[in-house]
Amino acid sequence: MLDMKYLRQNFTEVKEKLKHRGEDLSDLDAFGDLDSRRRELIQETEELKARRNEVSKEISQLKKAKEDADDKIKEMREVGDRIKTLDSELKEVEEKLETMLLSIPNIPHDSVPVGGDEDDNVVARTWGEAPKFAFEPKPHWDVATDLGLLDFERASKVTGSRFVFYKGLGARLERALLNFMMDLHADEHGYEEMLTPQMVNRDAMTGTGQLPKFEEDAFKIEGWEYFLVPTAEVPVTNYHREEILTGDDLPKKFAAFSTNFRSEAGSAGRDTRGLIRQHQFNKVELVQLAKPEESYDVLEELTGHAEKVLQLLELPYRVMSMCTADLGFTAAKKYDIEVWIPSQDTYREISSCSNFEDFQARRAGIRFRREEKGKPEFVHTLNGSGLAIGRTVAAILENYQQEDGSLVVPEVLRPYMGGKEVIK
RNA sequence: GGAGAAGUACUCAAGUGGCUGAAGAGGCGCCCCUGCUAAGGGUGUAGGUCGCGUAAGCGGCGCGAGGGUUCAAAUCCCUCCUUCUCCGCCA
Repeated sequence: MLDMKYLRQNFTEVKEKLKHRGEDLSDLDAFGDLDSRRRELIQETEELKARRNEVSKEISQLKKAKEDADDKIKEMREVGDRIKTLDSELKEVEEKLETMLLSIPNIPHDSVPVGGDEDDNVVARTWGEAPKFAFEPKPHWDVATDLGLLDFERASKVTGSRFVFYKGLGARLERALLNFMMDLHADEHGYEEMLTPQMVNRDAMTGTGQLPKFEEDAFKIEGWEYFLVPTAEVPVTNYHREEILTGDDLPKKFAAFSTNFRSEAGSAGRDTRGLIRQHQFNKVELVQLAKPEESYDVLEELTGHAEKVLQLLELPYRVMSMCTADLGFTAAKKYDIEVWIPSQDTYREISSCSNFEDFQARRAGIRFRREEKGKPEFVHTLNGSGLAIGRTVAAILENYQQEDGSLVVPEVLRPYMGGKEVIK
């Protein structure tokens, strides 16, 4: 959510910057009128309320002195009615403003490349070299099914499409990755480990920006105002919702494993096979709450933490700086980390690291004080996958497959796999 | 699921319609006392948010949340949420 005052004072400039996102901004035009009407109404009701408070005191004096107060009471009855009318109009105007503000995307940071679509994303760096195969590399679902590690068919029997069973060493591999990633972030990178509720309420979803605009992407629990988490970002970021933190405690660094649920409403027909696009997948998420002046350094740091996972797994990747059109709704700046997928001869997203600046913090009311008596300021929130585990399994299956159909276990995972070096 | 109780400021807590933005205590700040520490005495301290204003400041809101009654609500009424206790059920 943007700051109303900032929007008021920099309306044209903001609108200009939002244009680069390529979103429909026609809603925005009503802002000026609603904003000034709101302030008119506030001034008028507050004047009346001040008057009412004053006269009420007089009435109380008169009553105590056993004098007649009927005239004043009658006058105040009218004032009260007027207040009620104005207040209800005010409420209406504020609801409209709120709805509008909640559906305006974040302003891109100046360092974000301006672009019209994903082709304008910029390669920030690449790491590692694509493995050379003396044979035609199989897609990961074939590698996995041939080795009995994954079972997509039975998952569609038991649930439906875009679900999967992990079996045997396949399940073990997923669990090994989870532990490897969490250990790395908790022990080496200084994150506090967290396990969160896997359902969240509407306020939490609104706080991080999944709602109100993207409700169709979420799974909602029938009969409840609860949603299955689409990412641990939601519970973790909202952990300090409506709180004022101490500046000295920042940055707060949390690493959370969760199972994520996404309807993939807009992705029908895309990545229908394999682990890339499932309704349910596991992910380790990194979240930081930082001071505004530090947040862009934190973004680099956090992205580095996600990259470290791939480096240790020796999986080739590249980091893309997302252009204005590909930032998503909430980010001011975003890096996607893309891992090499040999069978597709391309890089695929495995992590997304964003700085939201105060966009989420304003929605969720997460603030901090620099000094004990200081004025509360909004924190900056950041997060990034560290990493999406299902996609990491896919990348390992693809990059570590052998000509004989077996799978070499990445060295760092072997301690987590009971010493296993090869799966065959 | 059934039966009860409670939610007030950083914390504990008083408060059944106007004199309560809120007693009291703790905490915290300052001062005194004490060689230092502990203990003691004095005194001060109320957040947050919105509007107007260059500012000082003025005003509105605010006692779990949202409605309502009233000239006036922490206080009365309704709905909801959360916590606790007992019973039942249960991984």
